[in-house]
Amino acid sequence: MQRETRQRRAIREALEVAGHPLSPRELHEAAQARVDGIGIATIYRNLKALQEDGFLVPVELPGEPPRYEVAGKAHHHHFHCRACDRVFEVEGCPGNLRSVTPPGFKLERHEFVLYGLCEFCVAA
Amino acid sequence: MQRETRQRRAIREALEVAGHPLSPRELHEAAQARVDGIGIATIYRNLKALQEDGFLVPVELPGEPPRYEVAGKAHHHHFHCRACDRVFEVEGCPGNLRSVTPPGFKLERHEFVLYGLCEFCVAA
DNA sequence: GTCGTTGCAAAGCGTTTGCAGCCTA
DNA sequence: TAGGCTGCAAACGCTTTGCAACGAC
Repeated sequence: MQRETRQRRAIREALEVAGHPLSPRELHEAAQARVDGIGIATIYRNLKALQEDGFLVPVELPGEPPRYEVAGKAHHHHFHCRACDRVFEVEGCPGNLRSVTPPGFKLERHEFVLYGLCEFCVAA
Repeated sequence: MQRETRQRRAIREALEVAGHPLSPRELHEAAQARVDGIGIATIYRNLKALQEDGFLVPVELPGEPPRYEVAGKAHHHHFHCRACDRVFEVEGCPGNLRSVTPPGFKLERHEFVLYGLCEFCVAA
C-alpha cells in the first residue's frame, strides 16, 4: 500500500508548485526546503513510485538529464530555448508521420523537440 | 598532431561499415573484432577526438545513451526499435514545423524520433 | 627519439539497492 | 503492531582520468 509521509508530500508539492519539469537534483533541493535532511535516495524512490501511480511523467530531452512533471496534460511536444534553457510546451503535431516511416516498420510513438529562442530571449 | 593507429582506423571503419548509429558499447564490440584487446577508454577518447575532427556526430535520443554516426549525411531523423534497441535513419521531414512553433519564438533546429518495431522485429 | 596513443585501473558521477530503524495506518 | 518508508552507505553502470609503456612519424 501507499503511505502518506512528510517526504512524499514534500515531493508532490514541490512538483506541483514548480510549474515546469524538474530534474532529480532540482527536486531534491526543492523538497529539502520543505523537509530538512530528506535523502536523495528518497527522491529517486518516490520519483519511481509516483510515476507508477500515474501522478507524474518523465520529460526526456535528447542529451539532457531527465526531468519530471505532473501527469494528465494533453498530448504535446517541447520547445527547448538554448538561451535560458527553459522547456516550453507546444501544441499540435507536424502530421505526415506515416509518410516518413520506412516500409515494413511499425510506428507506435513519436517524440518531437524544437530548439531555438523563446519569445523572451528573442526580445533580449 | 593526429596519428593513424590501428585502433583509430578500426573505430572509423566500424562506424562506416555499421550503417546506423552505434553506442560506445556497440562500437567497442565492433572495433574489438578488428583490433583484439582494444580498451573501452580508447573508444571514448577517439569518439571525442573524431567528433572534434568533424568525422562523426552524436545522435542523442531522449532517455537513451548517446550513439554516434559518420558526419556529412543529408538531413534525416531516426527510428528507435523498442525490441532490438537499434536506431535506423529515416529520410524526409514531416514538415509543418512553422505551424507548431509558438508565435514570437525563433525556430533554429528540430529533432524528431519515431518509436516502434523495425522491419526485422515486426516479422519476429 | 619525441610525444601522441594505448591498456589498465582507479576515480567520478548519477542512480539504485541493502539494511536497520522509524513511523503511518 | 505490521510492514511500508527513510537515511545512510555501499554498490552499480557508464564515462573520464592518471600513469607507465608503446609505437607512429
